[in-house]
Amino acid sequence: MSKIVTSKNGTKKDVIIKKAASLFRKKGFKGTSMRELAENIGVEASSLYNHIGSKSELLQHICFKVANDFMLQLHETEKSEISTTQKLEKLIRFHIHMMMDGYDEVFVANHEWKQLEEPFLSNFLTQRKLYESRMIELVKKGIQQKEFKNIHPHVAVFTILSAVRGLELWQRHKKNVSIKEIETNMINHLLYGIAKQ
Amino acid sequence: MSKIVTSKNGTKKDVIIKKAASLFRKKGFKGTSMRELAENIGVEASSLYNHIGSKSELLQHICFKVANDFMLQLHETEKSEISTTQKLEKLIRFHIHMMMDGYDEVFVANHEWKQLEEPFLSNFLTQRKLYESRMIELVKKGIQQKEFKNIHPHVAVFTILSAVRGLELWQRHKKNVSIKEIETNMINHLLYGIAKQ
DNA sequence: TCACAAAACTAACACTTATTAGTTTTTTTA
DNA sequence: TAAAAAAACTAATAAGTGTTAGTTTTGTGA
Repeated sequence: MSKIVTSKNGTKKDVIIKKAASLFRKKGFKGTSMRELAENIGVEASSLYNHIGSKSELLQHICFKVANDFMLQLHETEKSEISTTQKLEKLIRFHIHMMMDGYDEVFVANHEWKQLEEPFLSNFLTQRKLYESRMIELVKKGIQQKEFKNIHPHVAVFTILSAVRGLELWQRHKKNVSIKEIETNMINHLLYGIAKQ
Repeated sequence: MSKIVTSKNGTKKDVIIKKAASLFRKKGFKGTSMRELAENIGVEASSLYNHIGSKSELLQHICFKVANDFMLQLHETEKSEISTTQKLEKLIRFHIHMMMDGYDEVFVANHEWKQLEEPFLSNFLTQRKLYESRMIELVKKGIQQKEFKNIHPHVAVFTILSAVRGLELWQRHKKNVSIKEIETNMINHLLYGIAKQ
C-alpha cells in the first residue's frame, strides 16, 4: 500500500513503536496482532520486519525506555543540591508529567511488563525494585533530617506510587477536571500531608 | 487423567473459575490458554467444556462477581444509619478486604475487563461509572453536612480508589509489613486527612 | 450388579498467530 | 538516468488457538 509516514526527526521504527504503545495500551500486548498493528500504520504485517526484529522487541523497547527515563530522573534528583522535601516533590511531579505526556508508554510499562520474556523480565523487575528502594532511602533521609513526620517509609513510598499510578484513571476525565487542578491537589495530599509543619 | 478435585461446597465449575482467576492474574486473559488452564487443573482442555460454556464466560463470571460484590456493599452502606464519615470508612475497609481476600479476582476485574466482549464490556463500564458517581455523591453529602473539608469530590474519590487499587503492589511484601499496619495507615491517610477536625 | 448419567478422554476442526522467503516497487545516490 | 539500497508486496510456514464430535471411563442410585 502506501508508505510509512515519518514525522520529522523520527525514523520508521519510532512510528511503529509509537503505534504499538497505543495499541498495546488499548488492547494489551497479547491482544494486539502484528497484522492489526500493520493495518493501523497502513502496511502489510511482513513489511514491519524491515524495521523491527520481532514483536517482543517492541514491548522491550517500550518498557525499558520508560524504566530508563525514571531511573535517569531519580539519579539526577538524588545528586541535585536541594532539600529532601524538594527532591520528593520533584520526583512526584516527574511521575505526573510522564503519565500525562507518555501515557501509552507508561501504561504499557506498568501493565504489560509481565509479557516480557527472560532475561528482560528479570531485568525489568530488578530495576523496579531498585527504584523503589532508592525512593524509600530518600524518605528515610527526610525523616532523619526531621523534614518528614515519623512515618513508615515503605508505606509512604507505596502510597505515593499508588496515587500517581492512579492518574491513569483520570485519562477518561481530562475535560471535566484540569491537569493543573489534579496536580496541585495530589502534591498537597501526598507531600505536604507528610511533611512536618 | 485424574478427576477434578472438588472442595466441599464447591462445584467443579467453581474450581475452574478459581484457577482461571489465578492464571488470568499472573499471565493475563489472552496470555492464558485453555490447554494451560486445563493442565493446571489436571485435565484435558476439552474436558473443561463439560462444566463451562466458553473461555470468555470465565472472564465474565470473574468480572461481574467482583462488580456485584462492590455494588451490593455500596447499596447496603448507603442505606445504613451511620454518619457519612463512617459510611466512607466502611467502604474503604471493604475495598481493602476484597483486595486481600479475593486478590486474584479483584486484580482480574481491574486489569482484564478490557478483554470482555460486547455487550458485557459496556455493561461493566456502566456499572463502574455508576459506582464512582455514587461514591462522589456520598462525598458531596459529607461536605454539605460539614463532615468533610471543602475538597473537590471527584478528585477525592479517585484518590481514594487509586490508593486502594495500589494495595496490589503490597502483595509482594506481605511478609515485611502487616496487613493491619497498612490498613491503619491507609485509613488515616485517606479518611481522617479529609475529614474536618 | 446393572443401567444411567457425568465427566473424562482422543482426535480433529477451522482459524489466527508471528515470522520468513522471495519478488517487486519505490526511493535515494552517484 | 542508471545503479544501488530501502522498503513495500505476495505467499507460505509451523505452531498455537478455542472449541466440537464422538468415544470411553468413572461414579452413582435402584
